[in-house]
Amino acid sequence: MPERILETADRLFYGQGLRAVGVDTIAAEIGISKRTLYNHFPSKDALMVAYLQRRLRLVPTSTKPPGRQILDDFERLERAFGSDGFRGCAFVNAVAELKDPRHAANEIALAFKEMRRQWFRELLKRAQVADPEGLSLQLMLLVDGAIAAALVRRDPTVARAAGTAARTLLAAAGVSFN
Amino acid sequence: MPERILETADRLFYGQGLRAVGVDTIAAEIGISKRTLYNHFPSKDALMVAYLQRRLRLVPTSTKPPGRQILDDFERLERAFGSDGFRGCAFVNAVAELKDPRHAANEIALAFKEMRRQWFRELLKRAQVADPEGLSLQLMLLVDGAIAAALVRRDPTVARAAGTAARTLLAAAGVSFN
DNA sequence: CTGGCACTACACAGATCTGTGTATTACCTT
DNA sequence: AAGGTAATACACAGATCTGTGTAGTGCCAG
Repeated sequence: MPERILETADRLFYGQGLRAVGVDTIAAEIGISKRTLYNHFPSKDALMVAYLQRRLRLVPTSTKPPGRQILDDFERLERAFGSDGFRGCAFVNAVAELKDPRHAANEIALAFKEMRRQWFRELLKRAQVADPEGLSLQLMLLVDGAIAAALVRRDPTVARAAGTAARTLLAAAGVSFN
Repeated sequence: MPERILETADRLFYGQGLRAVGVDTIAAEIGISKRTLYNHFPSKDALMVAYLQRRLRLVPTSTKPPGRQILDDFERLERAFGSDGFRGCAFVNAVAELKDPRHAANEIALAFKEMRRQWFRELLKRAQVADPEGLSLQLMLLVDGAIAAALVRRDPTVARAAGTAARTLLAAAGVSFN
C-alpha cells in the first residue's frame, strides 16, 4: 500500500509540483481515505521526501566502450524528454520550490546528481581521460542544461545538441566511440 | 508605486517561489494595503506575469572580440551564483511550478532563453563559426546546466567548469579568445 | 467465533489564500 | 477652500490546505 501511495504521489508531485498537490488530492486519486494516507506517512513533508528518495534508485549498466555508453545516455535523454508527462528534473524542481535550504530534499537532490556524475566519472576513468573530475562535471552540466531547455522549449531534440557537445568534449579529451 | 510592488514581488517570488508567497505577504512587506496592490494588478497571476516580464530587460553589450565576450559571460555567471539570494533561473523555476503549459509564463521564459541564445548566436556569426545555430544552443545548455548545478550543489564554481567546457567547444569551432 | 488490525466515512479545527466591499483619511490640484 | 484621486484600515466571503478525532466496518488469523 505504501508503494501505491508513492506511485500516485510521484505522478502528481512530479506532474504538478509539490505545493500544487494536496494530500486530499492524492488520497482521492488512489481511492483511499486521507486517514489511511496519514497512517502510512506522518506528514506531507515526509511523503515529499519519500517521493524524492524513491527516484534515487536507477543507474544504467552496459558493457559497451565508455564513449559509446555516454553518447547512448544522451539519446536516452531525448526519449525521456519526448515522453508525455515530462516536466524537467524532479530534484531540481523540488529544490527550487522549497525555500528552506536545509530541507532534506536538498541532500537527496545532491545525492542524485552526485550519483549520476560518478557514473560519468567512472566511465571517463576507464577511458583514461586526463581530468575525469572536471569532464564528468561538464557532462553533467550538459545533461541538466538539456533538461531545463527541453522543459522551457518543449522540444526533445535539444538532447541532440547536448549529445553533439558531449561528443566534442570527449573527442577533445581523446575518447573514442567504438 | 507599481515599480515598488514589482521590486518586492521579485524579491519574494524569486526567493521563495510563486506559490509560496501570498499577496498579503507582498503588501505587508511594502507596507501598503492589499487593496492598493489589487488596484495596480488585477490578480496575483497578473503580478506573477509582470514579475517575469520585468526580468526580460537585460542583454550585455561590449566591444571585445566574440570569444572573449562569451568567456566573460561565464565569469559573470559565477558572480551571480555567489550572490546571496541566488535561487536558480527565475524563468525555469516559474515554468516548473506552473503546471498549465499554456500559461503566459511559458512564453516569457522561452522569450528570455531565445534572447540569450540570440546574443550568443550573433557573436558566433561574427566569429565566423560554421554552425552558429547549433553552437549557440550548446552554449545555452552549459549556461542552464550551470544554473541548475549551482542551485543544487550550492557551489558557484560550477560556472568555471561551464566556462572551461565553453572554451573547448569554441576552440573546436575555431574561435580565438583575444 | 472472536479479537485485532487496517481501512472507511466524515466532521472538524485552525491556518492560509485570493479577491472584494466599504468607509475613511491624506494629499494635490485648481 | 473644494473636489477628486489614491491610499488606508478592516472585515469578510469562500475556497483550500494540513492534520486530527471518532465511530464504525470488513477481514483474516487463531
